[in-house]
Amino acid sequence: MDGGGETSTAAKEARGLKKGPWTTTEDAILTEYVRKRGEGNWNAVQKNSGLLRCGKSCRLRWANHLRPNLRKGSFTPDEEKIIIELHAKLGNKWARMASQLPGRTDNEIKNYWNTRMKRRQRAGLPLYPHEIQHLGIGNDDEFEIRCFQFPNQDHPNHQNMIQYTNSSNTSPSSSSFSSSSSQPPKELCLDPLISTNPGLNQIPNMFSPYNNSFENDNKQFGFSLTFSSSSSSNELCNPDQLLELMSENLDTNVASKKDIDVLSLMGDHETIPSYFSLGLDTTVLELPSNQTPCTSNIMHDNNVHLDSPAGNSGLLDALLEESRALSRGGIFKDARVSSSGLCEFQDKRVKMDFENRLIDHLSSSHQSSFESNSNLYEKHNEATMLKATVDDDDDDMLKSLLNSFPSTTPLPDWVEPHKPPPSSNVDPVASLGSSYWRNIPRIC
DNA sequence: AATCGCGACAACCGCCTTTGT
DNA sequence: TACAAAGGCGGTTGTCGCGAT
Repeated sequence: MDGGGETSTAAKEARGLKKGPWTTTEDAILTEYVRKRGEGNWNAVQKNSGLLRCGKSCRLRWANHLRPNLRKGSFTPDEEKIIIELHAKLGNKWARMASQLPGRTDNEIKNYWNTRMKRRQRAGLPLYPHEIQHLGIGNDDEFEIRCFQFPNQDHPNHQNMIQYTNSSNTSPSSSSFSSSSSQPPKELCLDPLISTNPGLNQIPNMFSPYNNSFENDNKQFGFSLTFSSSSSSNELCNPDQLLELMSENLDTNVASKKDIDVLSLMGDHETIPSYFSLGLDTTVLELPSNQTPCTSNIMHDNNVHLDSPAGNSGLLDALLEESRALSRGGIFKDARVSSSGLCEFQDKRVKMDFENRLIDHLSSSHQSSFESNSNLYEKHNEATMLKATVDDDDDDMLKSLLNSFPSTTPLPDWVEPHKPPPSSNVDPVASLGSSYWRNIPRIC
C-alpha cells in the first residue's frame, strides 16, 4: 500500500536502500526507533537508525506489521460480513474500511477482498450476497454507485463493476425521483443487461409502454405490464395470498430447498445479474482492482457510452467487450411485439431480472407489514428467494404478485407510469426501444 | 515425486493529497 | 501563490505454502 513515491527503484538502489522482505533485525530497529521517537517523519528513520529502508517502506512495515494492537490471523465471519457491507457501501476504500475494523489493515482487507472476488468470480457467484445490495447507497456524505455484471450462465467468468462516486452531498433520498416527476438522473452509462437496485432511480422501462393485455386498473399503481399468459386478474389480494400462490407454483424440487439458508439463496443462487445501484450527480469514476478504468469515450449505438479499457487485466477487457457488444446490439434486439400486442422478451434473463427487481421493490415497500408478521415475512422471503430458481415462464406468478400488493403500494421509480396506447402508426418496437434507451442515463 | 492451481500474504509502484516553507 | 517534501492510497506483483492431480 505504500512505497515508491518520489523515490524510484533505481534511485533507491543507488542510495543503497534495501528492498524485499524485512528481517527480524530490521523490524527490531524500526520498532525501537518508533518506541523512542514516535510515528511520523519516516524519512528520518534511515538517517537516525541506520536502517537501509526508505521512509515509506518503514511506514508500511510499521503500519501493517509492527504497530501494536494489530489483529493477525483470518478474518472472523463477523469481520467478513462487515467487509462485504462496507465494500458495498464504500467501494475500494480500503483505508476507510480498515478504520471500521480495529486491528486490521487496509492491505489485509484489500487482499481478502481481491481473493474473495477471484474465488467468487470463478464460481460464477455474485460478489455480494443479495441482501447487501440494499446497502449500496448509504447515508454518507458521499456515496458511490456501482454497477455490476455478474457472471451468468451465458457469460461465464465475466464480471464488471464500475463505480461512480458522488462528490456532492446529495442524499440518497434526494437522488431518487418519483415516477410522477420523471426527472432523469444525471447521465450514466449502463449495461442494459445489468439490473438495477430496486427503488433507486430508473431502469429500462421495457415493460411499460403500450401494453394493454394486462393492466392494473388501480391508478396508484398506475403502470401496465404485459404478459404472454392469456389469463389476467385485476383482483387485488394481500401479500400472504401472493405467498400462498407463489408457494403453490414452486415445483417440488425447488420447494425442497426450504431448509437452505435464506441469505445464501439470495446471494449465491441467482442466475441472472441482479445487482446494481444507480445514482445521481456522478462525477468521479473509480474502478476497483481488476476492473477497467474509463480512459476514452466511445459512443456506441443508442447513445450508450462505454469506455475503452486501458492498462487492465484481460478479464476486464473481456467484460468491457461483452458490455459493448450487448450495448451495440441492444437489449431490445431480443424484444419483439407479437401480433397480440404483447411484448415478449426472448432473452429471459431480462424478464427474470425485471421480475426480481419488482419483487424486491414491492416487498421492500411492505417491509414493515412483513416484519409485523414474522411468519409472513419468512414466507415471503422464501418465495422471493425461490422465485429466482423457478421456471421464469411462469407469468401467472408475476401477475399475481403485482395484483397482490395493496393499492397503496408506491410505484417503483423505474417503472414508467401508465400511458395511453400510442397511435396505431407508431411502431411499437421502435417506441419500446427508444423509450428504453431514452431512459438509459450516461456517464462520461 | 513432480507439477499445477490456488489462496494468503507481503511488499513495491505510481499517483494524489496534504503540509510546510 | 508556488514549490517541494512527506504522507496516504489504491493497484499490482512476487513469493510461499498447501492441497489436488
